[in-house]
Amino acid sequence: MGRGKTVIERIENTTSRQVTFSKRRSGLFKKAKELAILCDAEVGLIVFSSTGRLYDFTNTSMKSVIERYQEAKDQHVMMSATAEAKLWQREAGILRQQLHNLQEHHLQLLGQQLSGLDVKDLQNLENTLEMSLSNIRQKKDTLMTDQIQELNTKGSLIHKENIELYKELNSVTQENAELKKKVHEQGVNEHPKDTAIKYSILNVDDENVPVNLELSQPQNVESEKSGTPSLGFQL
Amino acid sequence: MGRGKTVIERIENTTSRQVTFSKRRSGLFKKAKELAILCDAEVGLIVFSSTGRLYDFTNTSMKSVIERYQEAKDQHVMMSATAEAKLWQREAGILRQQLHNLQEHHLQLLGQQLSGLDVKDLQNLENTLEMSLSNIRQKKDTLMTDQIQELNTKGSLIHKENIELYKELNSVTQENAELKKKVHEQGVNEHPKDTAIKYSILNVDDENVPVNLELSQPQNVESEKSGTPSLGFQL
DNA sequence: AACTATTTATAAGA
DNA sequence: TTCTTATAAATAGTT
Repeated sequence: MGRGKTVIERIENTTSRQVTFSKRRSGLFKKAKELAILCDAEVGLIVFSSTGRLYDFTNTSMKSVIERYQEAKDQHVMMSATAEAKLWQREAGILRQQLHNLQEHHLQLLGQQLSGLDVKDLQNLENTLEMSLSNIRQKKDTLMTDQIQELNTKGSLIHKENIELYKELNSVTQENAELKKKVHEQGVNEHPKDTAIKYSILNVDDENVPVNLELSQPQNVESEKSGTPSLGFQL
Repeated sequence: MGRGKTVIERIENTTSRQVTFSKRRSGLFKKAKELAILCDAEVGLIVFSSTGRLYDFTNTSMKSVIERYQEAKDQHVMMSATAEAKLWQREAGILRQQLHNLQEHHLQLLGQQLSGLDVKDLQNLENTLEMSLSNIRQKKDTLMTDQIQELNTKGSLIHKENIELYKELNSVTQENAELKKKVHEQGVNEHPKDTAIKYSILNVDDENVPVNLELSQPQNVESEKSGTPSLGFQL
């Protein structure tokens, strides 16, 4: 119906497609309304345009239409979905129970909610905690010992470096003095002295870790040939 | 369109209504299909005839259309079983996560799976456990003190009872002796002596509880007038 | 279910 | 977008 016969296939021209959509959509919705009224039918119509816009019509309510549809058509699907829901519900119940039990035990382990326990239970708890404490302290000791070892190694390295720097400083200072002397002898004094040499001392500021910088012989130290070994290290 | 103009109102004649329904329904569905194809739209059409029969069309899937519709309307009109299943599934997921987290912490509290913790973490754990241990020991002490108190009270009661029994025993034995003497004097000796009197000492057999049965003065003891006070008690 | 007179929808153009 | 209009399509009433 129109100036020419139309073949039913996707309209490629976007503008044309949108115009046609608008026209035909209103026609479709009009027809749907008419059917519902004329024939006393329950009608639900949902349309999404290619741009994603929603258009819908129903002479009753979409909820009613959808529920009636599912009841009439998807009974088996719905059943399986219900079964699935029940399954997940049970899963959630089991998990909730497990969580509850664990929480109770956990609180007891934290020394709370101890009512209901007898001396034997408490003794068991105590033993468990003592073993746990022992484990944790052992682990902590290991960690701290390792850190101390590391600090010692690094401290030793830095100490060595320090010595080298002192030597260098000495030789440069001496050279400087000799140069100054020479310059003075020649009577040419254009630049005042600015030979104050600053260097920063390594600053370890973690108050929690007992730092032991005793000069033990470094272990696992490869001889570094690079001119400037890195000074920075973090704990 | 037809031999005469039709007003849009419910067709009262049943046959006529059903015929019109059939014709217009096919027209409506044809238009819906054409719209979907021509304009690249997502279309869902549900019709229930006045006799309750279901007719439906969608160029994609009704599930998709309905879900998209609900999302667009942002209303969960129908709590479908699928939606419910999803809800429970999410609930289970959350619970599972909580359980996992608690388990991890729990194991750490038990001194296991400590890798990944630094010295500070371990120190915190240690402090927590020490506080916990302190709580538990306090609770245990209270319990045991109470038990000791109870045992003392009962022991004292029994001791008193014992003294009474000794007295009674003495008097009865004495009476017995006198009676025997009398009988002997009368020269009638038909029954040999069987006056050995046995009584059992209270037996406390819980090896874990330090039982203190020192004879403190009993507290809260009502004077018992009944002939035989009960001896048994359990911990 | 088929026919067809007539109404209605709409494609193309303005 | 809306209006116009020629024409295709739908369908009411009939057979």
